[in-house]
Amino acid sequence: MKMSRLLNETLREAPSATEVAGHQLLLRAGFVRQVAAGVFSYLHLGQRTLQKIEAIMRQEMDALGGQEIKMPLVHPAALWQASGRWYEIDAELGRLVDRNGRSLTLALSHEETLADLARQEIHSYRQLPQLAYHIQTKWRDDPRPRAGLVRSREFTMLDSYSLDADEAGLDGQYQAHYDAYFRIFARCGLPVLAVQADVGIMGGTLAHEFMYLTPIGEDTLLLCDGCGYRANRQVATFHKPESQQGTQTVQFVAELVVGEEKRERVVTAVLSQNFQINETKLGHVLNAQRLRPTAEQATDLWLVDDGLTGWSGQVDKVADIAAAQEGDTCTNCGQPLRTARAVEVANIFKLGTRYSGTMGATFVNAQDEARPIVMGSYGIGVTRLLACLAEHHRDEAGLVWPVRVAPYPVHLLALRGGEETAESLYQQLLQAGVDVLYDDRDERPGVKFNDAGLIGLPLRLTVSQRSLVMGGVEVQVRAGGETAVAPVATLVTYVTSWLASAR
RNA sequence: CGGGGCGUAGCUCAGCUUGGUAGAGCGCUCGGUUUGGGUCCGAGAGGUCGUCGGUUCGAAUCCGGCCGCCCCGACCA
Repeated sequence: MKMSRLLNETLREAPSATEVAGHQLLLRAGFVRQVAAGVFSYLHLGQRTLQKIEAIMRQEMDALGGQEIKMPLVHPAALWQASGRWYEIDAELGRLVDRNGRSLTLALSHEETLADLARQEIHSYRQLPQLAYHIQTKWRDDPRPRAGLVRSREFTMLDSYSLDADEAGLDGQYQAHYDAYFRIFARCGLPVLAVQADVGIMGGTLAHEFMYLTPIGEDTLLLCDGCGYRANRQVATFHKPESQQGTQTVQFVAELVVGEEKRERVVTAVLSQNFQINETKLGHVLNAQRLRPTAEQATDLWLVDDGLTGWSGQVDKVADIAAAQEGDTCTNCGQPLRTARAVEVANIFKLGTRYSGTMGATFVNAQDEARPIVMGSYGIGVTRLLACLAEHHRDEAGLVWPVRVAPYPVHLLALRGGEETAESLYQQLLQAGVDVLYDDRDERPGVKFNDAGLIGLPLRLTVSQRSLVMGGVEVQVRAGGETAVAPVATLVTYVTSWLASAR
């Protein structure tokens, strides 16, 4: 690709309404442009990077025996009414009405659509297990998009769905995804941790999240260096000391959804003064869709933390409703827990029969009995992964792409006196199957060098009068910066062998 | 949805306090210059000052509504 033909230009300064470094670089280097809050266009370089990431994902999902499909962005509301999520999820679900007055939703995820497919196609245990995946657009009308692609409203996700006859089958597919996701992140060049997680709006019985540790993250993790315990704060447990000083009460209105009806109950939570309330845990105990703080209303339910001693007031229910904090004691090994901030780049859920049960996706087993299909769902935020890669792989000059996900592996710069040689090398590299970004623009050297640093392709080739006098082409590795001069005659071999060893 | 901030040329911003002919740098066009780290000189194009309304002889500037964007919180892949 010739840079003179690229639609976008690089930006000398970051747009003012941006704060996160990785996002600023994606904008400045011309990978993405913002269209609306949480909505982005992917320009050529961004799209190329996404394609590299997606190719790795397809390889790993195919290796699991997955079959690629594609489900729609627009769904009939009836599917979401059947699962109950039409009622459970509030404004985050995009709803629209077609010209005939039929209610539709925008895909927030695809459990319903896949369960609907399963109930049409799967009849017998002989057809199981199954694994289907797709890479598709999601719309979640997030109340607060932020940090560019880290938290957007429209985003791309790799999501896969497993169908099994029993729990043992689900366990196997869940574990297979757990392992495959680590391989995907390793190949993309993003370090991640897997932690125990809340099932959130997906429902089900067990979930893990894959976390990239970074201060720009919005999730808080609790980590134990003693035994390796790792959990999202939403579900993290900790050892509560025997003697606790004082009690506090916190009052909430819990919104419950029963079928199509919404109900509210006023709940007073009671816990030690030293603890913080964990609203995720509280919500689960109450089976509430939402909690909102309130004050001084007649309490319907008294909920007491299981670590509290010496509470003499009313008790309707006892449960763990306290949030683990930095320095709390690990339940497993007694060591102190530490906290870290992270971005959730993927999650995997054991759905069980959450969707197959409500939507009637059943099969007949060998005993001729109808059984709900046992499901799992698994997702990686592709565009969020792009954001995390930009955040992780950068320096003062710009982005520093790993070879495997770089939009192009090679950046060829033609400077004065090197134009003809550069043009020839460009053609030779293309013929050798090397994708090249070729800076053929009529710009000064400084502009080209700065843009090359900003875009951050792995290998920079500079051809100029000076380099030719020195013996050929200057080759610089973006990560690390070491330079060499390669003869023009053997440059293509030099580049292909470097790339082969770097992959 | 609560709190805060912002909206002036493609980008970054000044001008608003104290109302009176709309500015700078970068970018863009043309000419020259320079050519290995975002050259330099000259000429030029480009803006209904987010939008609607109000106050006023007169509004980018004061007042109000609305829209949009960002940050914090609630929330979230």
